[in-house]
Amino acid sequence: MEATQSRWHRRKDARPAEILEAALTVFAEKGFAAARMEDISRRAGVTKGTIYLYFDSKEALFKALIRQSISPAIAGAKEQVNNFRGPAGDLLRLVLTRIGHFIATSDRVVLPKIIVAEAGNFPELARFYRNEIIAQGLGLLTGLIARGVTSGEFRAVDPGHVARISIAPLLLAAFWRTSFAQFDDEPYDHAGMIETHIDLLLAGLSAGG
Amino acid sequence: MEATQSRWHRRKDARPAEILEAALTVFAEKGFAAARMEDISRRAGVTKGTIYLYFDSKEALFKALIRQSISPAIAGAKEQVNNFRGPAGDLLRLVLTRIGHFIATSDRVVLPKIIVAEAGNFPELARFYRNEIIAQGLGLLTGLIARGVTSGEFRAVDPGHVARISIAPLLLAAFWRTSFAQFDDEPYDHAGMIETHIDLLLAGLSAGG
Amino acid sequence: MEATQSRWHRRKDARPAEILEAALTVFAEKGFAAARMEDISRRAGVTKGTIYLYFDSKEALFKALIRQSISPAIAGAKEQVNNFRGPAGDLLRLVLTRIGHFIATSDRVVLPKIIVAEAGNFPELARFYRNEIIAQGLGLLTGLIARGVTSGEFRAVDPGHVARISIAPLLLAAFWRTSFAQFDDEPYDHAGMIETHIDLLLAGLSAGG
Amino acid sequence: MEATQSRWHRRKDARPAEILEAALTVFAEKGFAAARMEDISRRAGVTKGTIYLYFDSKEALFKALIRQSISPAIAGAKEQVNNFRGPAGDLLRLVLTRIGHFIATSDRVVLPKIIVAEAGNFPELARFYRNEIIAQGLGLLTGLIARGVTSGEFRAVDPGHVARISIAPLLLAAFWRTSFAQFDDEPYDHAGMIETHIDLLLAGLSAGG
DNA sequence: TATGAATGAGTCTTCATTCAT
DNA sequence: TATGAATGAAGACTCATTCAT
Repeated sequence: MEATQSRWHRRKDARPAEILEAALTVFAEKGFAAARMEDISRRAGVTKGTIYLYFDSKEALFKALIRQSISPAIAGAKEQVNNFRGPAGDLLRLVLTRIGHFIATSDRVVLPKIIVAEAGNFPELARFYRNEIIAQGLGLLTGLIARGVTSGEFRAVDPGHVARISIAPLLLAAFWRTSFAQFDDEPYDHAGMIETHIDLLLAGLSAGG
Repeated sequence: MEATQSRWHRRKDARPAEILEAALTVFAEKGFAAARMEDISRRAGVTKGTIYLYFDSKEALFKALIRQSISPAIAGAKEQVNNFRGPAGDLLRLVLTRIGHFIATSDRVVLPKIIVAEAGNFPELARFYRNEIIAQGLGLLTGLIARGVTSGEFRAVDPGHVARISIAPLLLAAFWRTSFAQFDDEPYDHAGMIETHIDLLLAGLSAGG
Repeated sequence: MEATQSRWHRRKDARPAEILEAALTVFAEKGFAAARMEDISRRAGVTKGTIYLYFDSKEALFKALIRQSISPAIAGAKEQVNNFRGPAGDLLRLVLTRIGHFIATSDRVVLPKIIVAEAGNFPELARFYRNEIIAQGLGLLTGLIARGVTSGEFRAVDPGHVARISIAPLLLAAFWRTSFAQFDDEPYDHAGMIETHIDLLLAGLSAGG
Repeated sequence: MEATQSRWHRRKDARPAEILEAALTVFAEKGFAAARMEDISRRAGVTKGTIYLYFDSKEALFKALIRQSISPAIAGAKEQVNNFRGPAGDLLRLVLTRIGHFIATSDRVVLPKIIVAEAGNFPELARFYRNEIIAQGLGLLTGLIARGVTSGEFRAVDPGHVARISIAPLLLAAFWRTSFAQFDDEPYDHAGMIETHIDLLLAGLSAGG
């Protein structure tokens, strides 16, 4: 009796997260318009009506998904960057490796694809994502690289450009995993690619280059 | 254009291309599901029914769009690569600059976004794109880099990985243009970023690195 | 030159009949609503627009078809009945055999099916058919049978009822030919059935019965 | 009926039958193509969408209608025939009277018309109807008549032919009721016609004829 | 809190009809 | 007279949303 009740209660509290989890998967696979509320609800183990107890509409569900799915990773990286004492090159390697691991393993990897795909239909969401998430992430990397340039560890490059260059192969891996990986005969070695990328990047950045 | 006074244009030959052009824009902006045939037809300067004189269905229109929008750029690059005599580094710079120019100026730049967004709903199209277009493009770059490695001009890197690393910032620029550029206060200098990318990449690849 | 012109002219005169002929077939097969003007035009060897040179609309074409497709057979039968001198039984046999032959061979046999099927959508046409064609046909038979009753050759039956009974198996054959005959493993012997029908009917009608 | 105050009836069990009933009426009046789903739904007291909760498509609804509308009458007649002990003539009179009553009173009487009208558009349904329903019905009558012939009660006729002759006036009455009866100034006496038919038929069949 | 039958606005698609050629 | 590209009204069907239970 007690157990059942407590499970019931836990359930009630967990519902929104379960629904968002299901929504992430379905939106990633179908896109916003083609995703059916029925699909999401079934995947979340509830019925259609239940979703509306927690979210006002399909659009509200989508927006909640985007808004809640972001900060943690960024926050962690930010902390790592701020606390690090040592060469900028080592830190860059650390950060990129960490993001690469995230992209290789997390199911949040589908978010960039969702955002890009729906930027036209949800411009305010795209703007939010661009101005909050992307700006933060790029800002972090840009600062890191600027630090290396200032210290003379890196050549005199544009830190903003290099921030994007640094992240590009990782994002490519994310898109690949969410769009084309299903057709790979054998899984592509994203980790190896990212390692190569970091090596090349740091070699290219090194002052003596 | 001159016959605007009448509704009866009679443009059988030009119609399909006009419709595909309109479809490219609308599908890129809305995605497949959210695009309305009426929007496409209006943009093409015809009415709904006219599209169906040339394409069997919305899906057929979409597939035709993907299938016809591809080869030319690849073909041009392939020719360039095969005809080039000189250092692999120079050729790599040439090819990437060329693709960068294409991405900065062509309206075909939206295609990758469309494909990625609809990979879940049109897997056979994603497979086709992956196996034909992407495989060709990556193959071209991979061969080019392998040539540089073999000749000793480049360090001993995995050419497949480096091919992806080379193209990643360009694709990132394409996604940015089609998704977030509308929110830039001032246009981002993609060309400068790409130049920086090429410089870093070649520096990183150079045997002495 | 001359031949071509004359053929052209003959063509022009023949168009309406050709179109009606095609319409008869298509309407019979598909029904009014499911019949496409394009199908009719193609079968008639012209294009869609041409039909509208001769008929105002699909509905006008349909009505013209019904109205022109009727009288000849009835007129012939009427003449036969009026000119016949001899026992009513012989005449009845003659008339039913003649109609049976018509049903077995003419492509006009599809008309009853068309009328019955579209009675709900074209009530004024159904009324016209009922009041003109059917009334005439039944009137002819009714008179014939009444003659036999009056003369004492037939038993005292209701001539109106017997008129319908006489014609029923022939109509059944018509419906069968236009709806189910395509599924017969071997063609059903409608002629034999009609002969049996006439024999039974006359035996039943004969005064001594 | 009592819960008319609300739109939310919740009648899952009754719905399919209600919809089929409405479909029978509308399809009979308009034919398949001209029948609008909205008409059917309105007549069933629901909205368009509700039909699709129970039937996949207009075509599926139509087919379900045909397939479920059939056996009962046949089954009843079959039982009657098999259980009867007595002269074949009496049994024939009984069966035809029974079918005549059905035709005069049941709203299922429209089915033959629907089938005949749509045989061209739904050949597999026409084949099904022909091979199952009609074959059974004719088989029943054929057997009955053959029994009478064998016993010497009837003349040596072809039982298959006579089965069709027996049923023809009844079908004619069915077609009349569903197509032309609306234009009758006074209702035609189908029952009297059928009685006359039976009398004539049995008189014609009687061995001494 | 959860259900799922019912709703109805929104879209794709068809095809009778028009009219410049 | 004949063509057939183009039109646009009409109708099948989907699915986000509601609400009685």
